[in-house]
Amino acid sequence: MTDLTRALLDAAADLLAAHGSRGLRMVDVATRAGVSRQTVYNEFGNKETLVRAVALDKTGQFLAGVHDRLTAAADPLEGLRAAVEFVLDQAARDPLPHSVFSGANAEDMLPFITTRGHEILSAAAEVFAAHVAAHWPHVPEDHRALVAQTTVRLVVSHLLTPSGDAPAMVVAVTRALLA
Amino acid sequence: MTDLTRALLDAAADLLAAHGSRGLRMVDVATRAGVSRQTVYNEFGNKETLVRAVALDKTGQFLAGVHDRLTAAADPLEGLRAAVEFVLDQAARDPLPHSVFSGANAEDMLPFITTRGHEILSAAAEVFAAHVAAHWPHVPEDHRALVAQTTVRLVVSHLLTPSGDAPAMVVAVTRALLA
DNA sequence: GTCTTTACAAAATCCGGCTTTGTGTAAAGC
DNA sequence: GCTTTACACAAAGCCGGATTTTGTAAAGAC
Repeated sequence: MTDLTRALLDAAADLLAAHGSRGLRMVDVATRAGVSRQTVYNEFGNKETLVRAVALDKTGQFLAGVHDRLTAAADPLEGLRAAVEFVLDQAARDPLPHSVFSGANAEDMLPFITTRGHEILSAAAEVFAAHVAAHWPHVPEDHRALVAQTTVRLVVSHLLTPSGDAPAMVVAVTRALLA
Repeated sequence: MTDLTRALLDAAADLLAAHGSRGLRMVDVATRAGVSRQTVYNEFGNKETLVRAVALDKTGQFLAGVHDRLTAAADPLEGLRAAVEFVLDQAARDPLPHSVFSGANAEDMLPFITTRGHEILSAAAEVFAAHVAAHWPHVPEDHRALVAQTTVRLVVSHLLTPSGDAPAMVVAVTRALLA
């Protein structure tokens, strides 16, 4: 990824968080990134593609962070706990996800993780499935898929409607599934 | 509940499914229920209250159906499977939930089970927690709450983003948690 | 007593037409 | 590879007035 692409994605993400996808203007993205409007069109053909690219990029950032936490910890379940905590924490801190989950920009961005959420869901499940495969090699492949998908679904559920100590709950469920 | 209230809730539910909460007109609710507009105002003070009453009523119908399936089956896990199947099935059949989950009317109704979904979530969890308490008396209270909430969250997750055999997956997870 | 009819003020929505803004494409230049 | 300039077209905003809808109230009917 070029520096330009990076700058455009970041600019678009900020503006998206502030004004929603409806109020996003290409010229503002260009100005904020310090380039001309046409450069934005050279990079992403149109607005819809740009918005989708931002969503994909943000997802990638989350999954990278998750992967880091999963592999950094000595105990694999502690790694999961740290990863879940990271996701919840980041979703509250990062302006774009926060604007979505707080309901401010929910109307046009929620579908990305609910209705049209299959891509994100399966991408996240794949990351965690690899972690399971690495540390619980005795778990058969189909059960591994069930565990991974369940864990991801629970995390997303806690993003949408938080309650109590989410990391602890998710870890408790995942541990039980792996026992 | 009086027959009138019932008729008004049904009429409003139909119109809500067809036109969304934005396009719902009180006079149409009245006409469809065969009463005057003022009767609607006598029953529910305003539109917002009416819409919320419909959501609450629909939730009640779901929970009643769930309760029936849970208690009807001989095997408690089979009861759960039937209940989950009922929820998924009904959500696809009943016009109002279907219009929400299919994305047609998602924008203004989705928050009822995502952002502002705590009431529905905890009500559903309570129903299932009672089932757990009845059939797995050895499970301690705090773990019972975890199992119930997890099961409900998974079902809601499958409502929003379906994948594979949801009832089987939910039952597999719940069984593992109760083992 | 419950529902209907009628009436009414205030707010929201709709409209037609006009203006402004924003999108998307293209070509020439540095 | 990015910028500047230019342009056609679509979308969105504005506006003043008509219309609809909401919410409240009182009087009447079954």
